[in-house]
Amino acid sequence: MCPAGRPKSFDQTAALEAAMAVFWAKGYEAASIAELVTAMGIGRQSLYDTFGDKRTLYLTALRHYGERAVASTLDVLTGPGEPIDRLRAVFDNWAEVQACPDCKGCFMAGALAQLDRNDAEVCALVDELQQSLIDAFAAAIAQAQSAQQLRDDIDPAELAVMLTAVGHGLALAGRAPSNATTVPAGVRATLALLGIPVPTH
Amino acid sequence: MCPAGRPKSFDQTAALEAAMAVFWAKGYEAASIAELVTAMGIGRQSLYDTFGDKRTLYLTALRHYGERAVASTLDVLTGPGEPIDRLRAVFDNWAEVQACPDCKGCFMAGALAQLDRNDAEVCALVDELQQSLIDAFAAAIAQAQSAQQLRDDIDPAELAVMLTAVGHGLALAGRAPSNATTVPAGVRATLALLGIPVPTH
DNA sequence: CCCGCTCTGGAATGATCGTTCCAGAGACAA
DNA sequence: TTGTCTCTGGAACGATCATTCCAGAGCGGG
Repeated sequence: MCPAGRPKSFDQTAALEAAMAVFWAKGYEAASIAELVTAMGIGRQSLYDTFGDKRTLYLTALRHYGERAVASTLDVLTGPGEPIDRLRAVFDNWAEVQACPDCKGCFMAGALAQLDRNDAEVCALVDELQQSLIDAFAAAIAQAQSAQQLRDDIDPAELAVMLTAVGHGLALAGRAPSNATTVPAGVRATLALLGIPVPTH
Repeated sequence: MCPAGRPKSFDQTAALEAAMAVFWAKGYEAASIAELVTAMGIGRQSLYDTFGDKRTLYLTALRHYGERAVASTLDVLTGPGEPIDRLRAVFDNWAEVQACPDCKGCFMAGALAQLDRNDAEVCALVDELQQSLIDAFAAAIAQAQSAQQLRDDIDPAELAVMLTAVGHGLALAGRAPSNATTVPAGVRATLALLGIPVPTH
């Protein structure tokens, strides 16, 4: 029962995060095993032993992204505070992340952009992540509307779809060289359109 | 001077469009020369003779997309008719295109998603196309605002950035299996947010 | 007719890919 | 120490990749 022998010596999570960064920056096809091995700081054989093949590693990395980045956005949306403040916080955070010089966009948006519709597993995972985002947005929107903090002439579910689309679109813009100016502008316009006042900080 | 010999026998534009479709659907890396040759309906050697190597072909296809799809959107935005109607027409058209079952999203959005920031030529081309779209949007928005057809409390340039982001986001959503429901919902919310009445057709 | 251009497709090249096999070294339990 | 598991990295495999060379055939102008 008790496993004898040398124990695993590298941080599995750290390695996965390094792999995620490579896939994130270069996409699935363009990321080579050699690159992944170097970035993860482990041997090639350890990679195959621990994570299986390339596609499985990609899937695991995508799932990890969902449990980290997406989940943190979900936490903000469903967290404490006024609903309207939570919505604004999400966009402020996006603006900050997507406007930095070496921004890589959004991993999920990238996965969506090169989605192979024949790959059922990836499709299902992406769909699940996206749906959870939309649901969280819709809930926060509905709360903000009942609290009279947001115009209530728009269906929360449809507005939620539209706001995630904005997020993905800004994530694409974040990959372009001009991201430092475009992304904040897009966020400002979005908040203005929603009637969310921008604090003078 | 006058060139003797067998004349080129295939339609160069049609071949380019077929290549564009392949790149569009699968992305740059995943599209192989064999696939391109088959789709274009020409011999392998003819491809290299006419279009150069793979990257050049990709660049040409992207440029062609700019001269076709992007330009047609530009025509709508700068065309005749009330400014507000032109804006609505663009989104209606997007909704229709992105909601069809075998939708491939937007070629430029795909190019953006897997953009290699070290490739100056592709970056420049993408940036040019995107900028022309933003400018056309901004002009139409400004016109609609002066004509009192659109709320004028938002900067046209920033709103234009945001609307192209929506377009790209919807193009990503268009690649997902659930596009038939999400895309129209997103468009409806966008038009509602802008205060553009949806005709009951 | 023949020359110059095009077309096509098989064959070969060299590179890179993902993946597996293997041998040696390291680390812990019994 | 011995055994068992892990680590690493070299070597090899087969597949696929983009690209080039080449030989044969098609077509039009001189």
